[in-house]
Amino acid sequence: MAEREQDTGLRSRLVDVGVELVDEEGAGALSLREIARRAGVSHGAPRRYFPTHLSLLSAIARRGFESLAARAGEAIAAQEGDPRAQLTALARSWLDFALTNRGMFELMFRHDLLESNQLGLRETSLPLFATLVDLVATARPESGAEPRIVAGALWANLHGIAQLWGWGSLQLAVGDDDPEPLLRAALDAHLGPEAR
Amino acid sequence: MAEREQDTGLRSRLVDVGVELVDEEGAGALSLREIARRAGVSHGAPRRYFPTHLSLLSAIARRGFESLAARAGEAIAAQEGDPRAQLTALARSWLDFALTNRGMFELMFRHDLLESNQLGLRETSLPLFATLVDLVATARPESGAEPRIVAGALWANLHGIAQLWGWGSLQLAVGDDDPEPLLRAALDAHLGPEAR
DNA sequence: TGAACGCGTAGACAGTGTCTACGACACTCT
DNA sequence: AGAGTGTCGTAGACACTGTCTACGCGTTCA
Repeated sequence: MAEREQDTGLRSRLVDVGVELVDEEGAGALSLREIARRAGVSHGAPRRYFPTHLSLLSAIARRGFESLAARAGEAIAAQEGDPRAQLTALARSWLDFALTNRGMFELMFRHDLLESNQLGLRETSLPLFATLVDLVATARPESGAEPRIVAGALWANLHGIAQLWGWGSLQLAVGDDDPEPLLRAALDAHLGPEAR
Repeated sequence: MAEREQDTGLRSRLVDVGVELVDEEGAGALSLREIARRAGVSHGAPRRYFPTHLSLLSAIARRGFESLAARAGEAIAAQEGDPRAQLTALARSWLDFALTNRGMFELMFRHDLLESNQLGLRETSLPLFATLVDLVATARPESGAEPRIVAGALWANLHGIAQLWGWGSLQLAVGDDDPEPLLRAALDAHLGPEAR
């Protein structure tokens, strides 16, 4: 009588339910009690594994960071050897993630809902940022600018596009269809126009 | 016996209190009942002027947008005649606002807390964005890129830097001291290196 | 067999946003 | 002048939230 796929322990089931829920209903729907309800347990049960609401939300968000890091890694690996193409792929996968998993993306950067505010930034974002710095350094070796600075600015640009596009603040600038021109503009700006 | 400066009506007093509160305690402290408490009225009183919690928060956020637009306008006006310097001033005032009024900045871009999600974007951001497009167009007339696209990308970059720096995600890239290099990098990237 | 313990239940508590009925007050109209 | 009519704020209820606590049920170990 396996109603749910498998009882892999309540801890991970709560996180699973949270991931489902945030996709369906957004970050605002992630109440402790609603998650417990959907997991089929009482409202006090999560407390055994997650001492506070924030810790549960943080565990859910960590799934998002892992997923994003995985996608970005694949995108980079698929363009092996061409740093510029790798950067483009990284940017595209980031933006794609933000627009596809809106609820999760919202949660991941709602620092008031996450604890210690460096659960994913220090663990998954930091190596990702390091590879970004490397790619920037090799993609434009001639430039005198520090790769760390360029990478940081590009990172922020990417994030800003994802965020603003996600809630419709940039559509009036570009037209409603496609954020791709913005993405290309950002890459060209920070990396120099594409060599062809 | 004027305990508070002047009774200019409860409506505006609620917004005043909200602006104070968000500066002191952050966006999370802006509960309807706490605002009413600080204004010295019962928890049901705000409902006469703001039908919902979101509408009150939106009125508070509007103050922030007005303030930001005013600062940006002054910054631009102070550099009359030099588009590039105007853009730099605009960018600096934006970042400065975000880092000085952290609570307000947080509220202004918490779209889940604001109603109709275009209270300030359509009313104050849109003309500001229009002038940004103009400045970009005149600051780099030689470039073939569409000014709307460049302005949108720069806008997003600015916002991303403000956001990420605000919660400490970029300090590891640049060092803890100053976001200025990031800002200069973004401007140089989107507008071309500064002519000197 | 009996004790200990992991694990989830259930109720309480303070806090929230929203809704409703109710008063105090001022102002107008005949 | 007196009655009626609005405006404006109060106060209580309701459902919901996160956290805390005491309580059981079941298994496991000695």
